[in-house]
Amino acid sequence: MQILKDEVKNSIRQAALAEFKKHGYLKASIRQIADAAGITPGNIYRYFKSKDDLFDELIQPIQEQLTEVLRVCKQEVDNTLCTALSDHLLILRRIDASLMLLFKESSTELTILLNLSEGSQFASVKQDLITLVHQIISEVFTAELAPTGTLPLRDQLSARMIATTMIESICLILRDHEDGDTIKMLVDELLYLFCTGISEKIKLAQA
Amino acid sequence: MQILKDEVKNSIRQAALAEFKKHGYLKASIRQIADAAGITPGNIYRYFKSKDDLFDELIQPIQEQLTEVLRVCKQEVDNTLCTALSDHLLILRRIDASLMLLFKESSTELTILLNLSEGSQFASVKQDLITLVHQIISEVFTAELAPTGTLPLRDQLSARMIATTMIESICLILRDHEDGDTIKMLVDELLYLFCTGISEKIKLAQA
Amino acid sequence: MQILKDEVKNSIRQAALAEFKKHGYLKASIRQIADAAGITPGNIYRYFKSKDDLFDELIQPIQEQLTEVLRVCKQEVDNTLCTALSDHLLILRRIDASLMLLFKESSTELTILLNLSEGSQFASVKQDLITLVHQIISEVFTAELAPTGTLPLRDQLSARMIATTMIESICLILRDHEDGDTIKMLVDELLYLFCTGISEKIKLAQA
Amino acid sequence: MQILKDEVKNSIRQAALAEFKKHGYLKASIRQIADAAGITPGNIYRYFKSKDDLFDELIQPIQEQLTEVLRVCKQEVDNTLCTALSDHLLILRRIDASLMLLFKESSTELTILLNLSEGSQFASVKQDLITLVHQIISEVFTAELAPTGTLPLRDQLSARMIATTMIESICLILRDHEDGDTIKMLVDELLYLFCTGISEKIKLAQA
DNA sequence: AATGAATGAGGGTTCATTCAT
DNA sequence: GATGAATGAACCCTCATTCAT
Repeated sequence: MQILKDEVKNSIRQAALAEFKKHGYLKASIRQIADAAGITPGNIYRYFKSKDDLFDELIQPIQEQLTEVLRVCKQEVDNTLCTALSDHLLILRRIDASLMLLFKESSTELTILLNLSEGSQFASVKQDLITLVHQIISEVFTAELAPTGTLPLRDQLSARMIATTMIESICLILRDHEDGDTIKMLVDELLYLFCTGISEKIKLAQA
Repeated sequence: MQILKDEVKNSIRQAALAEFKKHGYLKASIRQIADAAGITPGNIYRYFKSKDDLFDELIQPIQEQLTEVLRVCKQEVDNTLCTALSDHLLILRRIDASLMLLFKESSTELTILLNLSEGSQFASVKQDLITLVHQIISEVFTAELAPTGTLPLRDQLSARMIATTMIESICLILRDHEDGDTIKMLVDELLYLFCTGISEKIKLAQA
Repeated sequence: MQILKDEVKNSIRQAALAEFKKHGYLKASIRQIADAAGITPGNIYRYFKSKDDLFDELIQPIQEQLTEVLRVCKQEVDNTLCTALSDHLLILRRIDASLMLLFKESSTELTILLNLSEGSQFASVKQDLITLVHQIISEVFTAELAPTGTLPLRDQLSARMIATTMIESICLILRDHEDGDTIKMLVDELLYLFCTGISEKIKLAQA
Repeated sequence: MQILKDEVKNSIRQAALAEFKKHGYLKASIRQIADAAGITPGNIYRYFKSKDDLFDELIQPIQEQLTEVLRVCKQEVDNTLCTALSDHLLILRRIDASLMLLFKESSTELTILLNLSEGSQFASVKQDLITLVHQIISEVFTAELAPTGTLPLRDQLSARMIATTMIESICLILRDHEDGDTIKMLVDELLYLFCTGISEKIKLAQA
């Protein structure tokens, strides 16, 4: 019953993915992964140097894609002179669209990366995402509320909170749902809710 | 070097609070707590019967207060005939106000209770909170969007998502901030954002 | 040096049996068992779920046999109308014979079950045995010494003492000897001694 | 609230005696003894070097008395030319009487010494007692059953078993009863039972 | 003389990782 | 390649003993 190396490696990846999704990085058990893959624990170490290594090999690609998306978005935000509110919301939409794209390709990996990577080297990825969104929202706020000066502390904090909340909310939707259409619908609704709220807030402040 | 008992107990509580906040209940290590408190692991057991007991003694009081708040709110939701949108938002405000009150007294404990209690007896508290808010939002949606029939699946999911997001967002604010006034401000802003969004959504749907 | 699984399991059982016999259930040390078995403590848990599980797997079978014997004997004692002295002595002989049978198969286990199981789920087995024998002897005494009334307190105590002594004596023989024939001989002698003594006591009392 | 040294030492002794009787040497807890004595654990070590030392100081005196009794009895057995059955039974009675005497003075200590000293230096005392009784019974058997030759192995074993059983039975009576008169009655009955049995056995063998 | 907080070695147990087969 | 038994460090916890006060 000889199994080709790639088949085995694949079955390990699959089993590991399921285990990481179920228990998160820290509580995932190598033994359970081996069992689910139909092999022995020791054999995993012929394919992966360590639990960390296995996790990395599964999650790294999507983390890289996400990082790349973030990099591009950040560049746009940094380099483009976008003062109009709609421009910024566009960028938010683009971030959202990118996440949706990644999700369609690798929903499990993305969920793990964003929600279940505590204790691994990717624990900070979510924060990077938040930082980016924060930057965008800060600019929106500055442009609209303090075009010539400094954003009041209150609004700075508010921007940060909204950024955190938006990203975490998307993560929660990913955590709680599997169906792509449902997720898209809920994220749309969420973004609508946030954008409406933000617009109203700005209107109110400008009044 | 002999230290007074209360000092030691206090330093254990402090160290434990930090450790629980850093690693959560399950991954918190008694040895690390002991190290941080400047004593040996065994000595902790002169002050607390077990890891569980230590956690409970730190978190129980605030959990009890929170449970009491939930109980009262649930009673109101169940018993009162409140069909007006404003009634429901009032209840949301009350929940918020209660949380703020608890927070002012014990921010770290509340964070641990809501975000880091996995594996302990308090693991379900956040979910209870979400369930309550979900119930309220569902009633608002039903009253406004489908007063005579059943809420569409789409709006059911939406209500659940919003409930989850609201509570988790408040938890995030608690996690990220220590100053009471800042927290109050941010939560107010968040609730305003959500309520505005919800109102607009309803208006849109009714149009 | 890789050893076959069964060999290791066997060596654990052997080491555990020796350790339990030497120190009893409570004071037996997993680390010592591991040392004696030539392995590490953690490895024991590949073969047995817990100290309890290890003890049970060693002792349970013989406990079940013993319990079954007790059950049958108790039924006979309860249901049969046996007023003759000889009937009762017959039952004692039967209990004895059953114990001998069990012993031939598993002397060490029986010793542990009866003498060294404090703290385990089997702690009460010896007392059950004593209670059964006590019941029988009480009936003999009542039938012979107070056929129409109540047995004097003195004889009640005496019956209890003799029951305890008989069972404990058998346990001692089991503890001190390994050879089946020797044990059978000694128990026979012991029962003869007790039965003779009891008969004489009764004759004396009736005179 | 200065307490005289002797009072404290006394209260420790009293508390320790109760604890040792309740849990035996091994499982007795220094902390519980301290609590029961109304002092702190550390203070015990001003009066006793160790748990062992405390146990020794309580049990040693009675162990010495017992040893002395044994020594004298052994001398009699060794030096006296006693061929008659009755002489030997007399010695058995004397051993019994000595034990009873010791018991009347220090029932708790004797019970502990004989039944609850596992793990201490006195664990073997009971065996010494058994050895002495064994010697006596062996001589009786030899004199009666093989006056000119060697006692058959069967009877040697039998003698040992009877010796063991007699002593352990007395220990059981001490363990189960507190009232001096009851104990005396039961031991008498036991000795009568044994002696009758032994006599009958000899008669039977000689027939 | 007394305290009682603190220690440290040991208890049972788990699990990622290694390695002889 | 693959096995899976074995390891070793870590987990929470207990308790006789010590020692600064």
